[in-house]
Amino acid sequence: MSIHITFPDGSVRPYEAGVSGWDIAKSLSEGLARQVLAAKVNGVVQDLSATITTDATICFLKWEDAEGQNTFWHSTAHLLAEAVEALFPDAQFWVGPALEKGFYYDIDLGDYKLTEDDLRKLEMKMSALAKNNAPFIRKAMQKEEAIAWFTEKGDRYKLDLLHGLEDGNISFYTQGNFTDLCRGPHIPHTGFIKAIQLTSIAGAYWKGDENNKQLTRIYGISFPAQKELDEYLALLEDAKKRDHRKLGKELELFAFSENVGLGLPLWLPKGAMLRERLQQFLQKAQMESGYLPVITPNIGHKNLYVTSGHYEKYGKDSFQPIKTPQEGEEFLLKPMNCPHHCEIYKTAPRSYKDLPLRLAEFGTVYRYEQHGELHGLTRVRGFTQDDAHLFCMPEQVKEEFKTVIDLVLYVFKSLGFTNYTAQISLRNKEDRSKYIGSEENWQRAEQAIIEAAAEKGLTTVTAYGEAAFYGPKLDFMVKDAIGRKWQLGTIQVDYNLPERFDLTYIGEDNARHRPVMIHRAPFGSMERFIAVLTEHCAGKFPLWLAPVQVKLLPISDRFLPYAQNVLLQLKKADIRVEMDDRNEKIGKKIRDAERMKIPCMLVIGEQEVAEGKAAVRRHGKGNMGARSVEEIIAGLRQEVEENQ
RNA sequence: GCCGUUGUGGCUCAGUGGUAGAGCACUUCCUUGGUAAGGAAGAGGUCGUGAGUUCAAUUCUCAUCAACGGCUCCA
Repeated sequence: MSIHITFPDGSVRPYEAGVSGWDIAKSLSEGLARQVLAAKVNGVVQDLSATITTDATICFLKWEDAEGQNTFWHSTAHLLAEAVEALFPDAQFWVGPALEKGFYYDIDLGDYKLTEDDLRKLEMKMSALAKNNAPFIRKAMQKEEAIAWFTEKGDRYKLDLLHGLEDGNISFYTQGNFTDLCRGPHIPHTGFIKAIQLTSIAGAYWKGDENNKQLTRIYGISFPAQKELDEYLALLEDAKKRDHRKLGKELELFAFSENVGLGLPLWLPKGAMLRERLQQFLQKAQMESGYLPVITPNIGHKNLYVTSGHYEKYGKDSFQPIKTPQEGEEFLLKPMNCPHHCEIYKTAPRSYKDLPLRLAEFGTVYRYEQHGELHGLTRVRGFTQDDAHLFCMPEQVKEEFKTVIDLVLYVFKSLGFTNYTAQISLRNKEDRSKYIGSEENWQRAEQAIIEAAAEKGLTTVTAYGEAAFYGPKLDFMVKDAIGRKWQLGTIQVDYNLPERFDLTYIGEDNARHRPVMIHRAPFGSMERFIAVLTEHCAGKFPLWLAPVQVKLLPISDRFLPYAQNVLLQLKKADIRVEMDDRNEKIGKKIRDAERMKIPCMLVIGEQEVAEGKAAVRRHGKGNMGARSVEEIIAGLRQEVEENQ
């Protein structure tokens, strides 16, 4: 019997039923057959050796395809397991999936502690095994048979895995001496794997539960050619240079001190300047959108958080209350601004005419983060939220929510973030024990978010289990230099706190009604935002944000008096300017200013003094020629206004 | 909190069972130099902290603290 295979370009060719993907690839070209890793048949990725019995569309996956890489790395994980089993016969295996970049395998090595040396040995073993060109052979198995196989092997992890699988849907893969329970698919044989690097060892709780045993996780990456591994390593090097922790030190933005405490950043003058520019930028936008600034204290009575529900939820695992010496009254370091803002709402009777009431505060909060979680400025124990709470009538929620989306997108656009993900964070589907509030309110809130996002045309992903304990969120996620994802902006609908604080407003009908609260923070936290922004622009902040916008570079101290004069003029024009009056050559001064990524340098020498000018040099661009000081000021001002 | 790695002057890093070195930065002097490092001299560290082994520890062992890579967590 003959079947019709449709190719991506739309062409159709006849084949015998039962033909394999590989046969088809070979029929097209030998070159293709040498490169192809897997086949996507009717949209499903499968082994090349799998046969095709009916009409189908086919697409060959090569290294260049994301799904091809995925398969490649998954197969490498099996190769790793084979090497581990060869070197550590008692090892028991859990799972070994592919990642966005690379793969890992979780392994129980008993009490053995894996070392870096072991990784090198494993790499060598893997390379040796790969050279055997061992095919990945699939074998379907009955559940009973599979259980018997692993029981005999004494493999409790795989048995656990098996129990969750449906009979009739179980397959094994064997390459060389290693057989693993696996859904597949895999690349044709190990010979494709030419370059391997095992990158790190880590502990990982079995099934991600910290009550379970910790397995040894081996991370690695592999490529079809050494050249590509080298390129990848070079890319990693480059990413390291953008790391905000490194740049923060180099550009003197922030620092940490053990004497101050873990996760408590110290903002240095340059970092503080940057942060203030950002705050002013947002404050301006918020004033235009009808926000009202408020200020609340850094501590609050424990009862405030008992009322809000935060105490019950986080009290034990957070900084413990501080007490007044006489009365023994308990106060908490402010972990959230919302309860304070609720109290501000309650200071006066509110009419529907007052709503929406938008209270904004750059509020500094303190949260006890686990030691191992602290990370530069992205995860700290004291940070400042660009927080605001919008109190509105239920019928205003969606409109208000949409306005906030606009604000967040405006912020992102102004700062050059184009590569973000909008994530609708909803409750965990199975486990609802950690959430508070009525089912009805949750559904209304979820509905409001989903609709608002859709009406704004946002492309969103939905993440279950990522909601806050009191309500669903719309989170804006951005990746850092090393590819880690961070939540920046967030918008949350909250029906819960207004109830807990018994917030009301008088409606048109002269009756009391319950307002709805929207929490929102476009930056999220100033700390995290600046971290991600720093990595995003590799420390080259735009002129309007740069802590030092202009550096004056007099060629010799003969020109200092003139340069002093220029310095004064620029300062009077509100330009953030410094002068390098060191006894150094101009080349050295330029080098240092360039390394500090200062956007604009003004070189002043004999020529400039004579003409009443300064020679403009822009960061990374070189000499732009001499201009009068007035002209320079006007140009800088214009650039600041245009880009802000 | 858990697993693993690391911890040497302000920064980046070398090094040794017999109480330490380089480059940059810093200070002083010389130099007054035109678009990414001018020269010389000098100062600066009880080698994260505590205990143990040893005649002797920065070097070995243990503990502890912190940073880093993960896991778990994240109002």
